[in-house]
Amino acid sequence: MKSRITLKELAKLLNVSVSTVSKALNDSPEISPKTIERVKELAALHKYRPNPTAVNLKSSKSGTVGVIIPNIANSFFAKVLSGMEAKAQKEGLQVITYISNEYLEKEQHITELLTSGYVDGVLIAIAEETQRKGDFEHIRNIIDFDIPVVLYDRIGFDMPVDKVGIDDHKIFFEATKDLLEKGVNKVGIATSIHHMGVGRARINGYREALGDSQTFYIANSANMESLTEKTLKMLLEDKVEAVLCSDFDSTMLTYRLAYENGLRIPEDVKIIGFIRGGLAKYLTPSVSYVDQSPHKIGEKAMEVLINRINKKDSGSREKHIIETKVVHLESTQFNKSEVL
Amino acid sequence: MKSRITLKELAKLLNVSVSTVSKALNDSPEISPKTIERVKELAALHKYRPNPTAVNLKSSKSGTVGVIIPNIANSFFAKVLSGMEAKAQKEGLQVITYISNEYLEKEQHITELLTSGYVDGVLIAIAEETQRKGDFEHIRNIIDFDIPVVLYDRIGFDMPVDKVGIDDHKIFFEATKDLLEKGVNKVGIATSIHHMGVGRARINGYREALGDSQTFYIANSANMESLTEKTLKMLLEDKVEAVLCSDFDSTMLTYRLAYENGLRIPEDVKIIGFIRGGLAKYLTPSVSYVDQSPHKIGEKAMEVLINRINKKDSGSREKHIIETKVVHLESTQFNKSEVL
DNA sequence: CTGAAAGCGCTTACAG
DNA sequence: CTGAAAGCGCTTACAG
Repeated sequence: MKSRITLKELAKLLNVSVSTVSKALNDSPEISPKTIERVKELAALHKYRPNPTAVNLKSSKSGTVGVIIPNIANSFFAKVLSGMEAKAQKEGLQVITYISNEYLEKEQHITELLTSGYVDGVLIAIAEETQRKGDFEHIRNIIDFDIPVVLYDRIGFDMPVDKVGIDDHKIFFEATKDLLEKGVNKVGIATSIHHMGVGRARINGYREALGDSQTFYIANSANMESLTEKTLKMLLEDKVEAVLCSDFDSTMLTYRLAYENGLRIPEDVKIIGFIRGGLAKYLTPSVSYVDQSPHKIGEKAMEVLINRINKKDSGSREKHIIETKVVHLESTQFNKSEVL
Repeated sequence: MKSRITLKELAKLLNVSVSTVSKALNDSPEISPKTIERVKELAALHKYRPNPTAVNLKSSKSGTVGVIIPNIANSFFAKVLSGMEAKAQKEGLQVITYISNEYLEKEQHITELLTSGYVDGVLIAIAEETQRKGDFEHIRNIIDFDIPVVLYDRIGFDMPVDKVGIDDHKIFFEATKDLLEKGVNKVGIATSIHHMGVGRARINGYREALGDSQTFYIANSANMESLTEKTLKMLLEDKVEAVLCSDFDSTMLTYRLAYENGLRIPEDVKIIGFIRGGLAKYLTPSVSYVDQSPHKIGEKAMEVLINRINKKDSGSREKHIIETKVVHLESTQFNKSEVL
């Protein structure tokens, strides 16, 4: 690498001390305007850039934050990341991205790195396997190191950290209530994430909305074959009139199975899914979806983390809930089926 | 932050010098086995971790690479990133993610940071606006700084750097040829990225396959309304029998417009698109797509970058083409329409 | 086998 | 207003 010019070299060229150069570049009032000008001119000429590593070492900061992403192929997380990055860029922070692929072991490896001091703070959405096995030791370890941690999206865990996410329970509670009020009697759920915190919360919202008097229809499996089987049963035997889908796969699978079996959407079955609007509108028919504002979740999570980094004092941990709403498209249209 | 224990503190506790501790931890043959054991024991007890910033300062390395992503919501880039991250993690490198959102100004800002020495190397897919305006000064600047650069995916630029991507021309050339051979006469293209390098290459592949004797049907616009209009004309007036779509939006738009206008896929019109397999298979009908192996592109790009970082010598720049293939699903099925 | 010293590139009290 | 010195936390020739 073409070695960058250093303060020392600049100082030699100017026949002043390193301290003077440093102060001049930082507009110290200790230095005469003339000198400041001379120094800056030469610095600009040589395209001087302070070495961030050296600055970080002095200040005991890394100027970076770490983000653990369970699954970047999920566009939700991709957009969350973009929100985080946007906020970080405004604050002059670098974002180091780590992908756990939903694996505990990978997550542990990542937290190992994190505690080595690469970052000033960490944003985490806990991996699926970690949740399933209930092994949070490595997460607590990071907290014990007094590295500020913010949990985002997957926030249903009892840990002394800030949290930013959505109200998963409320979304499906209200979506179910809404369908019932509109006269839909048999509402079902398709989910491949029932064993995860957010999945459970969504299912519980549905359950609570139905109450004890009603029958629950729940197709749940992380295995696609098994989920297919259960969803088919729900659609064809139970003949549910609407399906709430808790994630991308269950949404698309339900949509596809209806098609394969000649069920018309929304006439025969209505669908509300968890997919992004940019996809939902193109589907045939378009699919109603929960708008989670992932970008906003990312921005907020980063904001909360930055605040925590800057003022270590402020005691109590906060939980921030980002508002969501169901966007109704063709798959929940009623005029077509009012006469059911 | 609970201050981590340092070499100095460890040395004091052990009544040895800092040098000895450092060497012991690094298994130097200079140090006696006994001492090594003592040192490591205490280090483990106190969970000592070397401060990466200090190590980096000594070694004049940052241990990080930067990735500029034009649009993370595009699952292609999300998967490329996952490939890069996987490779980097194996090599013990951190990945700093920067998102340009296809904007020149943001990209310039990012390259500004990059030349400040945050990273040992950079992976870039050049933003749409940058391509449109043809302003590559900031990219060249980064190269001038002797920071290793690898261009990924968007590689049709004349720069002295390594490149990793796919053969955009060939894909559409062969896809078109294939359709012609199967008896499809009117093949059209829908594209919202015709002004970008990869878009142009794909279109040219199509053109070349058709040759001068045939009529070109090209619906091209970055504006969705205008693209809708042009695609509709192509579908309804020109009555093309197949559409090659060069990107996510044109694929989904064509698919949706066929549906809205009662055109059956594949009987009335066939579609080959650029979307990911995880989505394509769920569509109704499923949509044939170009499998770009984004994960592999990411891995390869990172590998090439790492090689370049490690041996600055090796002269000539390389261009790596990742193999692609068209995955045929329902939208190009022929048995249904053989009798056309 | 162990340790003192120099140095990576900066910043910042402190002295002059 | 300028500069010498110490120090951030390491590593590594060099001396002993």
